[in-house]
Amino acid sequence: MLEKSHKHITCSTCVGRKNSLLGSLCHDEIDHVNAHKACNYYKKHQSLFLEGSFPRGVFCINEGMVKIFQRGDEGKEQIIHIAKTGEMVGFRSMFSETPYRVAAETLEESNICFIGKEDFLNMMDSNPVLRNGIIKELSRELSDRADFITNMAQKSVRERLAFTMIILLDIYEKEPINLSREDLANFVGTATETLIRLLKDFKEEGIIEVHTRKISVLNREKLFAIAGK
Amino acid sequence: MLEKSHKHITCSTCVGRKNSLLGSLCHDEIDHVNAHKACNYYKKHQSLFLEGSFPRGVFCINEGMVKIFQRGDEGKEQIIHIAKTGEMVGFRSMFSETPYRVAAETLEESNICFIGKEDFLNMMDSNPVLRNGIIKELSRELSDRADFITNMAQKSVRERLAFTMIILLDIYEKEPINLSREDLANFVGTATETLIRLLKDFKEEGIIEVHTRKISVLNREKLFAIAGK
DNA sequence: TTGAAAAAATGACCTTTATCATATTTCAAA
DNA sequence: TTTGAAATATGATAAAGGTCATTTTTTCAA
Repeated sequence: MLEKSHKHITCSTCVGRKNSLLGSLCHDEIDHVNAHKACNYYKKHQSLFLEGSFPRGVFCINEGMVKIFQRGDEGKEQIIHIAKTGEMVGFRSMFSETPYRVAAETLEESNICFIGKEDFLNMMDSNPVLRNGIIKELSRELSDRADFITNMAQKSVRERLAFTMIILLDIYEKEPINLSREDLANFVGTATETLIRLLKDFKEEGIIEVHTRKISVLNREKLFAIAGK
Repeated sequence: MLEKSHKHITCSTCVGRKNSLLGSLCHDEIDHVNAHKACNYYKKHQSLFLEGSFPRGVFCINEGMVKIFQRGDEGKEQIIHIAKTGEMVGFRSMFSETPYRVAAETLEESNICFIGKEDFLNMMDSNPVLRNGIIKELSRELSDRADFITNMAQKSVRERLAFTMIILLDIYEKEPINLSREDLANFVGTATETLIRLLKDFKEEGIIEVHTRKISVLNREKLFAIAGK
């Protein structure tokens, strides 16, 4: 259980920050951010921002997990990305100065800080390491999304499920994957029923183990083989 | 017909540059680029770079059209983007300092200039307008790719074809769309045969007009309606 | 602890779209 | 102009996966 009170999270001791885009900040910069940011506790399924709204800053995940998704025509969600501890969320649309085209919502209870647009852009102007880190990150994500598109276009749902589970292994690390069947289907890009049937196949093939909603991967190699990597 | 000799294209008078990311360059910068870049004539179906190779700089399209694509497992291409006059190609992987994950190839004869990595990165360091333009561009493309993914996941091939033709309208402007059926299928993310059948439907519905390989859109509104925009 | 609602699971069915085979047209080189 | 190859087109068929209906399980609040 996370601390539910709105107590301040100190940037200088934030575990997530070390390996994040803000890892390059000097003492002064950290102190400045620390003084100007806002900290918030989010419960499960709480929204950070909605499609169509205007970015006012960036979110730093101190602890927790956030899904980034788009709602299609019939309201069906397509999950584009799952961000976790140490990641920053919401800066893409901020740069392009357009309304969000994706929405963000916690998948579990989370502590998330918020840095205002002005502060963040000023930091970027004065800190080349941060700046280059962001450009690198944006470029990396563009490549990932190209892969995502090609997968979506050319692979079967079974292959895509394997691919998605590999991504989720990276996100959940040692923990079992803990996503609703619907979210999982919306990440893979399929119907929930189809997803459930495929999970059953994977279970029968000894690739995964399921405890109610939690999924543990028993055989990574098979997963890679199916995903075609 | 384009000039086939390898004659130098002068940046200061380049029509494409005006509205491009390099539009912000001052005289000195333009002169520097102009002195250090290489100009090349590419014929149709010539490769700019391949997946797996390392970026050595960026390509500026002075005149022509380039497809950016990935090859899936069975060699089937997925077109991610089509770049035209004034656009820059190949800087994403350059920033992330990783091998290209996409390939680039001309769709028609083109004049394309090349700016070395060093030169380009130096310019970025000293020119905040260029830098911000690039960040903005990367962010904009990330949003576009999120849309692309959601479309791919949730829409029928017919809807996606309409969506793709809207994008192509923007690219070809007044000109009729001039892509092989295979490239078109690889952009929509479908089999060539399926694409051909759908084109026939569109033709019968009076949405498009076809002269051998050239496609003219007669009814934009219907296209938008089908794409669900 | 229980009851209602949400989530997960299963079955039947049907549509979409891929695949394979083959025919026809277009294009470019000889 | 001819001719062979590539591109386009069409038909038949099959498989993948979506949809809808229904059941079972899980969750959570009263």
